[in-house]
Amino acid sequence: MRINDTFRELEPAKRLTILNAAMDEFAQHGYEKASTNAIVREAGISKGLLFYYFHSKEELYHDLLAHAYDTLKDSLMLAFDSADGDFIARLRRAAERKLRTYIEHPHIVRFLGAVFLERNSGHLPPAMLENLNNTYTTFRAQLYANIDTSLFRDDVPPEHCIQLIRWCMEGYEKEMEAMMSRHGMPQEPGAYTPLFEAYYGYLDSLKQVFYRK
Amino acid sequence: MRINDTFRELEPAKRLTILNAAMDEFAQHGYEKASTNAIVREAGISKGLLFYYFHSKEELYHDLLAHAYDTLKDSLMLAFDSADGDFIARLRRAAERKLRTYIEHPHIVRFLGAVFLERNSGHLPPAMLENLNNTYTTFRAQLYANIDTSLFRDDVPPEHCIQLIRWCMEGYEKEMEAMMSRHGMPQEPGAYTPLFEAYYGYLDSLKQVFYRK
Amino acid sequence: MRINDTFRELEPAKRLTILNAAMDEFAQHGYEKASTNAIVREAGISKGLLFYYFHSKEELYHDLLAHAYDTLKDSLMLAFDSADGDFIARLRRAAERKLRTYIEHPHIVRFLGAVFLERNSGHLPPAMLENLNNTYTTFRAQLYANIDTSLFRDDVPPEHCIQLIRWCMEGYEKEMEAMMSRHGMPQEPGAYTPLFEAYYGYLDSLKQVFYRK
Amino acid sequence: MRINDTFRELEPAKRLTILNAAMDEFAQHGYEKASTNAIVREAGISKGLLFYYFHSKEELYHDLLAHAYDTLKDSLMLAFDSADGDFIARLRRAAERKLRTYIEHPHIVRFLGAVFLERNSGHLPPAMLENLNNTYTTFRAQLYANIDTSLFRDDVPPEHCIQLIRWCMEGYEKEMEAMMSRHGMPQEPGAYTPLFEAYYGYLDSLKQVFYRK
DNA sequence: TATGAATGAGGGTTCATTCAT
DNA sequence: GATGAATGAACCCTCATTCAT
Repeated sequence: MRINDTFRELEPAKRLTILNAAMDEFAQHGYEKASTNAIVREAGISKGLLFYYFHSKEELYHDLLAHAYDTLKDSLMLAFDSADGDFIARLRRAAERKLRTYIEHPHIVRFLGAVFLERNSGHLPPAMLENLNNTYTTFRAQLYANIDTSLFRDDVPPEHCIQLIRWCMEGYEKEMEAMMSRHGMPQEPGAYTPLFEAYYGYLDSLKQVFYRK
Repeated sequence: MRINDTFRELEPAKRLTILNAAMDEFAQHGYEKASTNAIVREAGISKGLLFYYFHSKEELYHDLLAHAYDTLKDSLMLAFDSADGDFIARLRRAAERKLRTYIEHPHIVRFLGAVFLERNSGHLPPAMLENLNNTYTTFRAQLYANIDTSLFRDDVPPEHCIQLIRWCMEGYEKEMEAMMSRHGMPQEPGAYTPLFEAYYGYLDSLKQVFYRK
Repeated sequence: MRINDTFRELEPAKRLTILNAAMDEFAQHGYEKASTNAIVREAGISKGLLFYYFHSKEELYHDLLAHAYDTLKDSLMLAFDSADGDFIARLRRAAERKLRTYIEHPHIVRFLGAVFLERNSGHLPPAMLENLNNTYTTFRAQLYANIDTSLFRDDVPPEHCIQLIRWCMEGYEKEMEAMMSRHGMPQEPGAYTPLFEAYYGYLDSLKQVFYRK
Repeated sequence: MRINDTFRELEPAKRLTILNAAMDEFAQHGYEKASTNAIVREAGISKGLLFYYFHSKEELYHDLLAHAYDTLKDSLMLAFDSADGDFIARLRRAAERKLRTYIEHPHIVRFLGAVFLERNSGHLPPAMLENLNNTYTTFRAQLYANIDTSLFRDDVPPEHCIQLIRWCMEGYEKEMEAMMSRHGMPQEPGAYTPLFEAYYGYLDSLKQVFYRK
């Protein structure tokens, strides 16, 4: 069991209040600038209690990361469960799942993004950093395993096709994340439709140029 | 003369030691978390001297930005001097110059990147923020102006071509930056040859798939 | 409630230790030169705690002033409650009350004196400054209102009588304050008797020379 | 010779510039808050030179005091050279001389006033403090020596007459000083006439009430 | 003589962390 | 379990003082 036992026994609502308050603070200000005062204020608990559950700011950070992993484990496992050879189709499903995860667990996704951004600042224990990198690498590997390269046009090296397509997808994702962090995330599901349509448009174009006729 | 006179008269080696120490600290931790203690420790000067040169942390930050501009001015001016309609050729020149700038002034480039990331945190005076945004906008505009879309294949919207190509370029650049920050930057110029060759290979593929025959 | 709640809940002894340490420091050195280090050293608390109670040096100063007002409010209210036309009798009662206040609250009186001296240095919020000036003006006005000038001898302008008598009273008060700050204040009440007797002697002489027979 | 020899050899104009700049700074801000930076800026000399002449802020303070004594010695000696028994006449001459000194040496008088005010703050060496107190005591003593008490009315103790008159004089002086520090000192000599007339008016009243007919 | 760059202790303030209750 | 008062190191910054030139 990763997180402090007494903390895990808490009624889930309060537990989540604390976790989300902490994740938001870390996501917004980064590890160093994050204020434990702000966390307890937002979570509605006392300073002492926070340090009773998590013995230090650093441990809190680590426990949040563990919590994030635990929560997303299932979602992530499904991410590539039915990977088929069509690379672009696979990317399409991956992006959809990614977006869905963001909608379901916005605190966690934002926190993970912030953790990932400052993963080399020295606040993660080597094991966790390695784990983080491994997870990232594994997902990467899964994403690029067993691609049916026979779908690609033959006048361009298939590795180039894969790389270029991947960069396009990542570029699109980053753009969307940037947009969302600027305007906040739409609350009603319908608002996401045009985003997906634009996305599908790009996928079509990618197919057009990278796949053989 | 932007930076404190007495500071500018310093022997260049020491001046650069201080500037680089400060830029590294700001680049690594951001404005708020950057520690003047860490800077003076790294630069090997006393606390008082730093504030004798730069009267405040904020002024130091601004002077560093001015220094970055002054140093890169010439490089940047040349960046798009002979832009032609061939979008991919244009990107090629831009990336080459960008890489060269990074190789010549790594501290400055990293510092500028960090400044740009937190440009809306309120630590830049309005004039500087506007200048930064203008520079960025201008470069962006220049990069995407007067593109000869007749070179693109006609079964895909030209906006899609432009976007997708851009994402590919940015993806490649980020990958190279990441690699450099992981392994350190090669010191001997010859080490960059394979990087450029890989790069040119990607450009060829991009031409192959996005340009008409 | 003016002063920080958690501070007000303190056991009175400790609260007074802190307040007096702070008031002494401000009274001795003025606002700017007063050292919070000296205050915490004198009060026997940590630096952090002082700023936990009072969020800044300035707020501490303001809270001390509020504390001084609160404490002296009752004493001050009574100061001129039964003013009659006999100017010297009025001064007598005022000085008695003033001395009694000084004996009971020496730290506060000295602090207030110092605050008043540097009231235009910009460390008081406008409201407090105005309040201070108003209080002073009101007391002044009350002290010199409705004086029965028919009691004065008629060969000297009554304004002269008032001014000269006032200067005598102030001179005497200052002398006593100086003496007390030199020798410390007597602890046993009986020690004040000779002071009052000397004082009454002067009042008799003033009556003799300024009042008509 | 009290003040640093090399400093005394300076051309008088520059010497005075430095002395006055320093005295003004101390008079305005007190010992602690006085800034050596402000002094050298005002005096137009370098930081190093100030500490070449005066080895420390404290020694500067002491040397300024010595300079003040030296300069005022002659004026002060004359203050009571022809003291006669008429106490009020004597006070009249003393006040006139005091005002004249203020007009002739405003920097010095203001500096001495400030020194006297904070003479117990611990910045004066014991010898100087004692000297200061002695001087003050001596002047006091001279002022109250050989008073012809037969001039006073006989229904009031002569000590009372002396004290009360003294307080009146001091009250008037303080009032004038306060007024001058508020409005600045008039530059043209004629402006002082009304002040003296008011003063003489008060002296007349004092004679009226304290002297026998 | 004269300079001003360089120092480091001390200024007010914040904040993660501890501990008596 | 739960609190928040209490701590002290570190924050940015100032300033009297020194010293190589």
